[in-house]
Amino acid sequence: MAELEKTYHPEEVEARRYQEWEESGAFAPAQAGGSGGEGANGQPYTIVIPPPNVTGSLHMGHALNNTLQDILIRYHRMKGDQTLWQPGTDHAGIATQMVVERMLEAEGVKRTDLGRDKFVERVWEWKAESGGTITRQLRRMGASCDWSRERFTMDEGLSKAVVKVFVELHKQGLIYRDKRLVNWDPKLHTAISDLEVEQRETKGKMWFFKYPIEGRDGEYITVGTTRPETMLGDTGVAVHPDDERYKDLIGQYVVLPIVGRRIPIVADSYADPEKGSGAVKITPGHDFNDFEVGKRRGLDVINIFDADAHMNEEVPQKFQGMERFAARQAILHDMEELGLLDRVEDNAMTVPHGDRSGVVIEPWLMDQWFVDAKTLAKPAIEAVETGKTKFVPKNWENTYFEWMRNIQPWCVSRQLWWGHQIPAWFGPDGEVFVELSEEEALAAARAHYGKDDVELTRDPDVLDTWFSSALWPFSTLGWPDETPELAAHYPTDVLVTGFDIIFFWVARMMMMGLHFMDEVPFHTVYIHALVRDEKGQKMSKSKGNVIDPLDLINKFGADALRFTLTAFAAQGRDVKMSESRVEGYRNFCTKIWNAARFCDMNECRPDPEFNPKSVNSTLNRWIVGKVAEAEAETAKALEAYRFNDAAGALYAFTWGTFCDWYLEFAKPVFAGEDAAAKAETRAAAAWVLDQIVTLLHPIIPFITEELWQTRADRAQPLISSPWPEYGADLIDARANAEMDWVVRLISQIRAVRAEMNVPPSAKIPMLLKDAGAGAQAALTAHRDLILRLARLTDAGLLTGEVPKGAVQDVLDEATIILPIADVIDLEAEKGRLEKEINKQDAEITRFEKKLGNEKFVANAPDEVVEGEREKLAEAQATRARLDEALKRLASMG
RNA sequence: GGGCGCGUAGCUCAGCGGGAGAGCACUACGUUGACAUCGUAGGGGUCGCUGGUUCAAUCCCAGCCGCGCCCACCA
Repeated sequence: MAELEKTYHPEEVEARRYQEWEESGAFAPAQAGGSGGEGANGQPYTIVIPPPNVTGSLHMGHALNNTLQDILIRYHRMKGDQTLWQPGTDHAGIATQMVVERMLEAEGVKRTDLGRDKFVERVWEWKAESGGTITRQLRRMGASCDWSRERFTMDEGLSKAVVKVFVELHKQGLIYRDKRLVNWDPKLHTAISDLEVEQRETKGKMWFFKYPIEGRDGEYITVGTTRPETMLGDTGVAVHPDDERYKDLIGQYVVLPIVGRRIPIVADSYADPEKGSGAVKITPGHDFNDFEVGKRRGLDVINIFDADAHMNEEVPQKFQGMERFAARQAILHDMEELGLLDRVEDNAMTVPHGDRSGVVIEPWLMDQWFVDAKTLAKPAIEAVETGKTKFVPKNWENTYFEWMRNIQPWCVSRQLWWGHQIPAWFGPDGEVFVELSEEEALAAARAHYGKDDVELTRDPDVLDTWFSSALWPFSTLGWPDETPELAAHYPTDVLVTGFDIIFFWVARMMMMGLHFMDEVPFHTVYIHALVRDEKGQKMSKSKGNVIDPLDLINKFGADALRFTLTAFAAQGRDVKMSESRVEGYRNFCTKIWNAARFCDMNECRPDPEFNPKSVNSTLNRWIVGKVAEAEAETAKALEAYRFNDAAGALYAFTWGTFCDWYLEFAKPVFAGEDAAAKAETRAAAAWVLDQIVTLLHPIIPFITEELWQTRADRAQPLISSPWPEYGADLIDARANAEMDWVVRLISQIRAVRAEMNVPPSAKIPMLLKDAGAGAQAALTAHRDLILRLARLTDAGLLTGEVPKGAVQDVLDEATIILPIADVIDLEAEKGRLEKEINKQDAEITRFEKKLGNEKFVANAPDEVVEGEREKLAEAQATRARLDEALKRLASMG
């Protein structure tokens, strides 16, 4: 137990407290030997972290995501659950490979110079070097993950899970090799999945080509295209079967200009008579739609590109080796010279780009591995339909359903070096053996070929990063081994993530979890907003609008950042980050710190024997009840994932109720003579502060732990202390009413003083006219603090006439009289009262109008009507008293 | 083309059927022994527009106007 320093130093406290927590085992669930609260007997509560890129660094999205998870984790740990926050990182195939390639480039080395083994070695080195960055930064955020269980998607264990899943799905026919058009990234030289393709809005052109019809001199069919270079791969022209214009051409041939190939005109309803010329060139090798048409109509598939999207040997000599856009220009030039370019139109369109490389994606026909997502999606859709997994907010379920119901085969092979190499081996004749290991593949091959002497070559491709991420909720818990952790913590409880990865990750975890574990991976998916800059722009390095969470932590402390993100976490919106908000919540932390110092100075020592139920004074009964209200509101908000409501409730209670009123009320008690009241109020104040610190701990763990431990010797650190439950009987309606009256009295006197320009330094007397029994009792009981807070010399009941030159105001049935004849400006006071009367009149008119409406009285619920009547009566009474006050003023003249 | 969401105080956002809220900013006052990273008081809103439902609409419904985002095969 030590004295609190005058100012709070987050950087020092945060580092020290985090280390203590981690070293004491407070993050591990109690059954695993940790000291996570009283969790040994509690029910499991589990969250798996969305694994950040192992070589990445913390950005604002991580900060929000992990703050929310940590709040849930700390709250449940305090509730006594056996709480596990499973941390780890992702190998992030393409992203990481690109980073290392760029580093090599700087050394003038190409990946291919190094060779696969050496390159992968370099990536592991890079991982060793920078791999701790993000987890160190998560620690600075205060994330209470069980780091002893940290996993990496390319760990031995997780890799084992990946291989097993691949092999099993293959044996079940749910993974297969297929020759289809895939999204080819000509820069990264790999196939990518549909999700990794970004459609970008671009202003392009539509060129109309005239294709000469064979045997009909001077006759042409005109086709429109946005990609002239693909004409070299055309193998047909399609028209709609009902299109009268082209009916007689169906079955005829055109001679493809430049190339000279003879290609058929076919009827296919894909051709839309409304679009372009109504006739469409078909390039089955380089367009997804055309591929389908080609399949239906038996057209050839010609591939005209190489891996770099340069023209290959399938095209006329002069174009070979040309880059695709150069080829476009060359073809346009030639077509124009041939007089076959009919016209050009401007055309707005969307063009597919690789989300990593940023280059235009080329549909390319090749062998790849696919997951039968359609089959796996069925139970995953059902699980959300039946509510086994719920999205919060619920509207994201629509997004999930929409995508899952239209899901396409998932291309999972990548032509990269960094990742899980596909466990498939090819025999000399191309026969494929998918097994858990090379030995098993060899055994299978020997059996297949009926001989021992078999050469196998392993598929060089690796798996999509999201393949291993999809297994995260069970692979991290030890699957395929039957570990105690897997038994206790799967299914996990809630997945916390941004909506941008519902498809990439959430949907795939649902599919894999249900398929391999027969249970949903989590019962709740909490989708939070995306963090943007203060103008609402997506933060990006190229825009230069990135706010680095670590800068904010350094400047204001991790707690301030956490509170800001929590207060901003309203559901389903963008979070716009701005430094001034963080500053505001840093001030909140300072406020708590100073409140604690005030308590210490006044010898408010935490007393383990203190029982909030047994306090006597109205003041203390009131604040103790307010604590119970704040707890109820906070818990309710957290259970409903309304993080901002929890933050708001605690902020309002701490600052608005405890600091602004209770501590101010306590001051005269501390300064007074009543030893018993003093002792009780000291103990109560200390207790309330303890509760504040406890309730705030999930949101701002550092400062609260520091205050908890510094202010008293504690049996347990706050992180491992129980979440309080008070019971509703702590709330005392009479104490509430009484203190509420006192607050209103003081507020009104203050307002009138300010308005009448009574200087704060001037102490004045106050008299109550017509005060009822309750008001009289409250006035007597709380005279000291009323005098102090309203800056009065005296507060009593009016006997006899209202003194001349008094400022008057109405509080319930009573009239507040402030006799300040020497200070008062009669005209100003008259104006003030008239203004108040007008206000009351407006109210009265509204209520009268409402109550005069028969339909309202007949249809509205009784309590609403009754409420309106009461309000009317109140307003009328107040108005009458103000009226009297005005008359008195006039008579004083 | 389909879907989701947003337009509330100068700014950033809560609220979402019964008397318009918070933080920041702004104005005035303040050396009240916890706190100026503060205190007290105050100004500021036709709750995008138009209709409808309802006794009652910022809140529900429809249309419109602006603005985001996601999905989609438009030559």
